[in-house]
Amino acid sequence: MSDSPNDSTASPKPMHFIREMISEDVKAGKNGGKVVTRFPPEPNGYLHIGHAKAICLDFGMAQEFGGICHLRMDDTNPAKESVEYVENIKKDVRWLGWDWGEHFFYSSHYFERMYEVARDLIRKSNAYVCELTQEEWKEYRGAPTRPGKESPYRNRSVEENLDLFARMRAGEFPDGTLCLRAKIDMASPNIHLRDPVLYRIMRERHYLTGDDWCIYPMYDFAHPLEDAFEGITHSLCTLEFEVHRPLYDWVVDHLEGLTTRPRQIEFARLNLTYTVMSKRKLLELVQKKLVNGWDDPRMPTISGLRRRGVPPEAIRAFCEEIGITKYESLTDVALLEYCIRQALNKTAQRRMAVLQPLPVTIENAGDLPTSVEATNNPEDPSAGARQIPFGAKLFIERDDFMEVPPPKYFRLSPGKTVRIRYAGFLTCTGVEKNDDGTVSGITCRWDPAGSADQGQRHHSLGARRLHA
RNA sequence: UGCCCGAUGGUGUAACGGUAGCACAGCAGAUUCUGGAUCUGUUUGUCUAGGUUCAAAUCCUAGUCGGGCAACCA
Repeated sequence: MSDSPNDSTASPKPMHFIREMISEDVKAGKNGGKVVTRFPPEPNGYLHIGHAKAICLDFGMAQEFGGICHLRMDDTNPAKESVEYVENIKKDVRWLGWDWGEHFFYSSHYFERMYEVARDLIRKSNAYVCELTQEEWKEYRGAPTRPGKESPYRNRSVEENLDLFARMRAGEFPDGTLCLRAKIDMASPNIHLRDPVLYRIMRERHYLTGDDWCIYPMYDFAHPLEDAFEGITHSLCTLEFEVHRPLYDWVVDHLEGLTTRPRQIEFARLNLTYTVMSKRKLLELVQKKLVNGWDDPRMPTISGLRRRGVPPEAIRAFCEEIGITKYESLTDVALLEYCIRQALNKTAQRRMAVLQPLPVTIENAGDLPTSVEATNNPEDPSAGARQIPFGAKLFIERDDFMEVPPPKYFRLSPGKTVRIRYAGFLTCTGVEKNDDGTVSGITCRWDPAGSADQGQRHHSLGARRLHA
């Protein structure tokens, strides 16, 4: 991270509930006063503006409280993941201005350790191998309004469970047959506590572990373990995981020898008007070639925004501006655009272009300079200046001339004088027309120092046509 | 129908029992050199009903509305 942690003299940031919770934990000396967060994307797509909110929160909180933030690839489902995604996620996080230092991890690197934790759960009769088919399970699971019933395989002996689990790993059973379940409470009003699946059989080549495994841990089992293994103190995630928290805590509670106690805190994800934010739909746009890849400038991805010319500080400012709450909201894209303009105004070099050219012929061409000096950025003197060509044949925007001007029209019309940027004044002296009566060009007299009529002035010029 | 979460102007948020503030958007002006910029001004709000209190956006109760949860996805 580029800056030292904020102290109390730094610009005060609004006190959202997460900042408050962490602050209290630190004050109370929880986890030795340390703050360790993590950003844990699944490498199954590119990061988008919604992820930026999470990234800025995860890394931002760590920075503010003098802690660290891990970057972790949550790659427990090999069916959808790839190195391409891993590399681009790293690139995007770095581009946004965050630094994970040495703390880059893969969930898949913990597979062996997770397997041992699972065996431990079995030994303590907290997990069992279940042979119910997925169809049968639907029946056993019950419904939100109706309790479930216990699996007939729920009370096998520890030995039998250990043996079956080992054979699952060894590849003795077909995909989707047996699974390992936590033994919790089939009558719980929270469905996630009704003996959730911990491991499933899936023969799928993992982009890192290859064919080493044919069983993979489920998110609800893997995530708390990853957090615990890495010493995460504050595990920030989005609202839809709120009902998973009791299960997260259950897993953490069944771990031994923990020095830090990870805590899951949920916040509302970002929704933007007129913006598709679901990874699934973005993937579809890419696969159906409706866009030119993940970094198409029309995409709301970080890489798309980057290609569009959006500076990272604009995205960070935006994430700071939207705040953190616990209720779903729909943010107006206008706020993003405002943040982008704000950032660009300070850094972007200015150029002029004429979109709908109207030829201008200058009568007193003998006095003309061949070029004029233009400021590169009025808000940043260090950006310097540039010479732009000038001459007797110019173009102005068609909209900037009207033969018969309406009231309060402050641009060019016959007899009026207007300032042209960086290059003196033009007074319209004549109009040239096509056979059909449309204006084909105008003639003007040029004056380097005159004054414009009323407050009027205008506009850009192009001594030659440029094709952008 | 069960459980969990939430509700402040058009939008995003602040106010932590004591004057409802800020930003975006909108509107109206200003501006002889960014007219999609800048500056000034301005409209609009505590979901409802009870209760506690000298005092409620804030605490309590009920209701209403919205979101989430029944993947061997994350």
